[in-house]
Amino acid sequence: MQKLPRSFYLRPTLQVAKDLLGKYLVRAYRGRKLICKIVEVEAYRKDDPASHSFHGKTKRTEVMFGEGGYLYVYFTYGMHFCANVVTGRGGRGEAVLIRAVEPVEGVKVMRKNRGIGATEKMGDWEKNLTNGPAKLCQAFAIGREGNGTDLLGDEIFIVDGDKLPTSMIGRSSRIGIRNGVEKQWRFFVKGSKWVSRKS
DNA sequence: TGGACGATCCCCT
DNA sequence: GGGGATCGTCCAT
Repeated sequence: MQKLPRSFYLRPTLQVAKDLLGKYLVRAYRGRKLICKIVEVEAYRKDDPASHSFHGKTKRTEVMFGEGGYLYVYFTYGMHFCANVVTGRGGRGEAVLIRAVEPVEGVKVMRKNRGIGATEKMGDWEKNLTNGPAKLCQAFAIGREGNGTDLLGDEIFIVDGDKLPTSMIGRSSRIGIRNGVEKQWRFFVKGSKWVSRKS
């Protein structure tokens, strides 16, 4: 499968968001490859009160204001990291938050990274692995040092996958924000058990 | 220099 | 379904 080219990320943010569904996020980790299919995303745009870039460029949001195709990782709630794909030609401060993914390869390692032990109650541990933005960062061992990673490099990248029919793509308000809730900029794969919540 | 707040998660009820 | 954990970032003193 082909690594997505820079041009993929330079397109309009909402388009990139929708097209990321069904693509594969790959992480080179200690000589292995961790692979997950993207099943839920949110778009954050310029002039969007919910976006970190809304109040202008700061040290924290510097990567967001760069060229598309780089990873913007931020720290929140004193304990969690979330990963975004920067979009556009640069200077706009737009990105797509990866909210949930479906494990494909490296489940054992991801499980270890998430701290889900062998004796853990089995119930829904598989779903619990990556059904949220901070969970997938933990499973992929993506932290502060992942901020600014070039997605055309070999550490973290995205490869082509299924082209999903429109009928399989759900749309809703974004989760966990106060301003901009009226915008329907969350996209997800209908029926996937890894989608972070019903809506 | 301090305080309010957050694109979340987990555990408890 | 609700609240506590926990700390970096940003803006106001």
